[in-house]
Amino acid sequence: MVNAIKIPQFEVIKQYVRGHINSGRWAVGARISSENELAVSFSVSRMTARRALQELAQEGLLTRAPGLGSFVAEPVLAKPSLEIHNIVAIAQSKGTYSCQVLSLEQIPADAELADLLRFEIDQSVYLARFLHFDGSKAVQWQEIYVNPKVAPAFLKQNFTKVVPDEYLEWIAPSGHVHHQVGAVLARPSQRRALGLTEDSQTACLQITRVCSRGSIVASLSKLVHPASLYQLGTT
Amino acid sequence: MVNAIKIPQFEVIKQYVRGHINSGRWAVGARISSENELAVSFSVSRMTARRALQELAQEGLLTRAPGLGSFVAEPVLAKPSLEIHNIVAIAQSKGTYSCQVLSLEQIPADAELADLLRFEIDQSVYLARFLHFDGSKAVQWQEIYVNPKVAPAFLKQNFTKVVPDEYLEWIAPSGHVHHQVGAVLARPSQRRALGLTEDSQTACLQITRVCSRGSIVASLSKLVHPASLYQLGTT
DNA sequence: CAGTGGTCTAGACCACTGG
DNA sequence: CAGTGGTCTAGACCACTGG
Repeated sequence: MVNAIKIPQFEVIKQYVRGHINSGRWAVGARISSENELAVSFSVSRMTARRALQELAQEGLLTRAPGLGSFVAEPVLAKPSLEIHNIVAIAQSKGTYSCQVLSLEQIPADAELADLLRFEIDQSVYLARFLHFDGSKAVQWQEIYVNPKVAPAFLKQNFTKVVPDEYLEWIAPSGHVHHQVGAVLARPSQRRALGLTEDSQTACLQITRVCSRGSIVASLSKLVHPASLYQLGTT
Repeated sequence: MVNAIKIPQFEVIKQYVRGHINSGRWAVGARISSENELAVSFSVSRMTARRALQELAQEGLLTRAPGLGSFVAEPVLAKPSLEIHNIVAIAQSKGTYSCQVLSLEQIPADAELADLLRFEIDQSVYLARFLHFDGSKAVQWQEIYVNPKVAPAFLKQNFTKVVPDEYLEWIAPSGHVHHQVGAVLARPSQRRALGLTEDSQTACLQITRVCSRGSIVASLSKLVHPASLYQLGTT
C-alpha cells in the first residue's frame, strides 16, 4: 500500500453526485436522490450524506428545499470579475515607490462635486493632485477630493512620507469603497506628468474611487494610468 | 409572544464569537475557545459548537488547525473586484440587439497570434470582425480569432441570427475564460464603425477575452467599447 | 500525555411540501 | 399522510500538536 490516503465518505458521495451532474445524466432542474436514499446507497449515516449535498449546494451545484428535495441547479457561469490591483501598493512593496505633490488646495464645491460627495454647494473641499512613481517611472496620476470634516489635517501631511490613501484609511477607516473603471484620453497636463509623448500613448485607464462610511463620503479619487503600464486581469 | 422566530443554537454561538472578534476583545491571532469549551459553555453538543466555528472559518473570520485550536484570522479586506457586464447580453435582454458582420476570413497565424493561441506558426485561423448594436447605437466592436479545430463551421454561421460568442459556447463550452482590461485609442476604422467623431471621444475600453478548455485555446476576442458608453463598476 | 479539530454514527424532533 | 431537508444530541475513533 503506497500512499493510502483516506478519502472521506462525504467526499465520495460528492464526487458521485458531481459526476452525474457534469456528465448530464442528471439534467438541470431534475430532482436527485434524497439524503436518506444516498445514506442507504452508500451505507453511511444521514448526516454524512447530508454533508455531501450541503456542500454541493454551497458550491452552487444544487438547490435544496425542505419538503421537496435537492435539485440540479442552473449552471451559473462563474461571473468573471477583475481584481483591481493597486499599482501604488505594488511599488511600495518593491521599495521603489515615491510620490510627487502636484498641488494642495482648498476649494468650494461646485454643483457637480457637491453631488458626488453628497455635500452642500460651496462647502469647502480639499483638492490634491499627486504623481506616484515606481522608481523613476510615473505610473499613476491622482486627483483626490477630501472631506475636511473627515480629515481636517489632510493638507498638512507630508506626502513624501505618507501615501495619501493610507493616511485617510488610517484616520478614518472607510466602510465602503466604490470603484468605477473607464477609459480616458490624457489631458495635456497629465500627459506631461506621466511622460507620455506620442498621441498613440495617450489612452489611459481611469479608476474613480469613492470611499465612504455610512452616508458620509470621505474622499473621491480619480486615478489615471497609462494604458501601456496598467491592465486589469483575471482568470 | 409576537414573532417568536427560533434562532438556531449554532447561530447564537456564531454571533457570540463574531461579537468578541469585531469588538476587538479577541485580538487577531489569538486562540479562541475550543469546540469542547464552547459546547460546555452553551450547553450544546460538540457538533453544534463545531458547526458555528466551521462556518465562521469558512467566512474567513477564523483559522482552524487540528491539534492547535481556532484562531482569529487576519482581517482580509474584501478585495475589490469588478464585474464585467456584457453589453451585448444586456442589449439582447432588452430585445434591441443586432449585429453587423464586418469581415469573415481565414488567415495563417503569424508569430504573435500563434503564441497567444498556442498554435503553430502559419496554422490556419478564422478571423472575424463584428459590430454589435444596441438599437441604432454601435456599442461594441469585436475582433475574434477562432480555432478552426474547435469550431470548423464557424465562418458558415449566420451571425445576424446567432451571437458569435454564444455559438462558440454552444458547440464547445469553454472551461476557462481569461479577461484583461485596458485602454486603447480607437483606430480610424473602429472610430468610423463606432460612430466616434471628435478626438476627445476616441478613448476606448478594450477587453481581451481568451476562452480555452484545458490547453486548447478556442477563441481570442478583442472587444472595443467607447469609453462614453461603457464603464465597469463595483461596490 | 491530554487536548485539538476532522470524520462519522444512529438516533431524535421539527416545519414544511405534495398527494 | 409519508417524505423532505434543517437542527441537534451523545456518543465514537482518528491524526495531529504541544509539553
